[in-house]
Amino acid sequence: KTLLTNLIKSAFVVENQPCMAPQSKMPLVLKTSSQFSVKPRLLVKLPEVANHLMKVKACIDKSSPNGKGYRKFNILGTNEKAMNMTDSKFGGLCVDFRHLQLKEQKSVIGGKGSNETSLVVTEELHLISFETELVYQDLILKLETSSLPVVVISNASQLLSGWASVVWYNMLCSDVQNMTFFSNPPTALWSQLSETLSWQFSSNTKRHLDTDQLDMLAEKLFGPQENYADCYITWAKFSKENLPRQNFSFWLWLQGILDLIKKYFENIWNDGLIIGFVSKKRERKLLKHMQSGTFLLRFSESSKDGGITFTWVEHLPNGEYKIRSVEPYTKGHLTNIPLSEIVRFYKVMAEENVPEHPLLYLYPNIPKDEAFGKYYLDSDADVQLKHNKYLRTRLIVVSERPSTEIPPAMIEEGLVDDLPMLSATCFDYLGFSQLSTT
Amino acid sequence: KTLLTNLIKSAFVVENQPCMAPQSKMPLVLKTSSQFSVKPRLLVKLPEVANHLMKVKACIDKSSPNGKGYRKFNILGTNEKAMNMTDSKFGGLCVDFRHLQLKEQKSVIGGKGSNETSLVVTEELHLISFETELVYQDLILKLETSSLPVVVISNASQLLSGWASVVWYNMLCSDVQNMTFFSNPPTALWSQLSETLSWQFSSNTKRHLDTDQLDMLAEKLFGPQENYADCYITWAKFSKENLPRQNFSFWLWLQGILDLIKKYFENIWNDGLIIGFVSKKRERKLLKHMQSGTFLLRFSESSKDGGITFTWVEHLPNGEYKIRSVEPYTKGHLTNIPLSEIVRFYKVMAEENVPEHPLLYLYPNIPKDEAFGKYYLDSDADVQLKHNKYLRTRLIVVSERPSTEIPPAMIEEGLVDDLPMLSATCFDYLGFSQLSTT
DNA sequence: ACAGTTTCCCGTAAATGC
DNA sequence: TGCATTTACGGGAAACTG
Repeated sequence: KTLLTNLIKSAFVVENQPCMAPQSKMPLVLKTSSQFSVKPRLLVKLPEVANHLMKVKACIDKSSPNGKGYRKFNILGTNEKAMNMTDSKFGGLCVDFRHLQLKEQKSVIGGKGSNETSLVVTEELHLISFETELVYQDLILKLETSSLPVVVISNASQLLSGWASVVWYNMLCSDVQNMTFFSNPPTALWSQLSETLSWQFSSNTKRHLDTDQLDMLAEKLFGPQENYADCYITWAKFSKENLPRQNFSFWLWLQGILDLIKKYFENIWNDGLIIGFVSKKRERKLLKHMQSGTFLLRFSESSKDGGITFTWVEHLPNGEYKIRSVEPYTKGHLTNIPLSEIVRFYKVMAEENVPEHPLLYLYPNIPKDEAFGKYYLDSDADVQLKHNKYLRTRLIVVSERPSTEIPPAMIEEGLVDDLPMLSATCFDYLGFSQLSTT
Repeated sequence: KTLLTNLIKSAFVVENQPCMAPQSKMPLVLKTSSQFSVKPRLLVKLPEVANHLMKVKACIDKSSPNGKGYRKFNILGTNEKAMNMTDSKFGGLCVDFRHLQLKEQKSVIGGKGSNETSLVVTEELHLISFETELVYQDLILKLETSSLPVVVISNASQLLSGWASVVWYNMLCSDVQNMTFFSNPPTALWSQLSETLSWQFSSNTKRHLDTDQLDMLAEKLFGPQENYADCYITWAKFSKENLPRQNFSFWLWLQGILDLIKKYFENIWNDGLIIGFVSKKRERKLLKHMQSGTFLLRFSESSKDGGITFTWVEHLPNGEYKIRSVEPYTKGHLTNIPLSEIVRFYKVMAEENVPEHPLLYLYPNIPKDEAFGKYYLDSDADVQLKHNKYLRTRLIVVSERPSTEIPPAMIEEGLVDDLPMLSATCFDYLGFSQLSTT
């Protein structure tokens, strides 16, 4: 009988963890005053149970955690609901809580600035718990379960930080509920973290990170090493401290890129046309022996909101070669021009000269149009021609070659790659661009 | 004594009408769940009055208007507040209500779809009223006053429609409170409306509309006439019906332009560099005898969100001339490139040729840089050169000349100007633009 | 099905609090 | 004062509702 009791108790679980959007890629981060859903379920089928309405009540922080400085919340919305069979695909009982909202309960005493473990809000963990009563024959059982720890934010700008906490927690914590996890967060092995990072990409897009890409990330974190698998990385280095010479963390940088991919060129990413994570040093190594016009796409290392650039090689008549890159494209550009069109039409303009098209082959040697052609925008504007009184225009991005170039002698190879400012001499600066329209 | 009573009663007025933002250019349009302010005032100074706290209570639709289909609202926030001297610059008593909010009070019965006067929500007028009690010697006076009629919206997308109602009402209604105004709204004389439209610009920018600009608007509404002053325009034509071949009204079109000016080039507008409201026919007349490279700026007539284009004249060696325009620039372009920079760098690119700079003189004959030079962005990027490893880029807009041009024979003059599609032959179509970057 | 209307929510800016 | 956090709300889009 005790066995049965325990069995039933352990059968009351949270099937769908608390989540802001049904298909959200970032569960367990909840924003105040925004709706979220959560779905507890009873895994055992006991037909007789259905006679009694099993009302489930949702609560947050029922057993209130470390009172000090911890924010308090209440759940608004229909937080008490009966279990039913219809919401469950597999039979059995469950409750699909929807349109719940969290509201901070401002307490006069003990504001955030306590002496204790002053966690930032995105490190504060909270639990959504559920209670119900099961009547089975002559048995009355109080059942209780709870979600994994959730992070509560108040603005979308905190979403990625909150998600970092959830990811770190679930990567490293075997406890189901360790509310003080971030008081002293454990370090992670690169072998663990790299798998997690790759999963971030494979769960958000149709492509994970390959070994070369992960190696680039590892080198960025640990510096050049023989083998990164056993390197340790701290929580702070992962998500709290800024990258050298930047004002954003490693995690924010990476997520900015992932966002950029999802919003503007997931198709091209899915096709594997973007190497993306490659050091400037390695990029140079890859390109220098390729034919002129060979290029690759690389993510910017200096933009918080994600940036992508392309780099190509030009072999000069005198046997020297040049590696050139454009200033990274950001969402500002990409909202106006799809990446495929940028690559398609990219030109170098020299003042008073015919523009050049430097991009010919996607590394290693795929003709540009073969790689990107399927995403080129239809030029059926032809049809509209006769109906249009205006000179058609498109936004483009240009730069111009100045009359004098930096002497080739200054071009050095293998300059420190993670010090962008120092590798400036690797590239000729081509002056300003001009605005032009027809 | 009755005289005194009436005097005092009429001295209780609304000094600042209900308004969402303190400096809003669109008072009397309130959005549900958004904060607004309103400030009633007692114009007479009665020192003895100060002994008694005068609590003012704010209400909406106290004497509820035509019940049918009319929405009901409640005021949230501190809607009861004592008058004081401090909020008043001129002495005397007033209350500065702030952080008030409107919330719809959903009534089960009689939804919007009644048989009666089914006004759209932006034609529904509501009143915010204020009550207080004045104790003066042995006199107890109940005072009451109310705002001008307000329009209540639920989304910013309804703001301009709501503002249209407020403007039409205050232009034509001499009653202070005519809640049924839009059941049968009166028509307006162009002499009234033109003044109102000009005031829209002068109150939002530092420049009103001049006679030529207003004449263009009148022709757009009434067709070519000798004199527009006595033309009548209906409420529907002003703000409800779509312009021919467009899916937005005259008012929405005009406000879209005003928004564009305010957001992206108010300085240039204030300087009077933008003729803006000019028909294509008149534009042609103005430009055709000017020297090659003379151009003017004109607002697009086919964009709801505002668009601006420029048109220039080119005299060919054979004595013919061409009038050319670019496709209108919209907020999409202007968020990336300031208008002054567009004009500055504008180029026509012919495939395999050196780009041309067709814009030389702002109509009638001001050298381009003299007119716009003060707004050119500083080219101190020079300084950053050495620190930048990338080829600098800027977004530009381009089109390209196709190899074959439309035969000049097809160029006709004076084609109907308000039928854009027909005037297509006035312009050579110059083919597609290309995307380019360095 | 649909149009008018409201709700929802991201992302920026401003306000608030410590 | 500066930084962390919350609030405000414009604008695009989804959801609602007769």
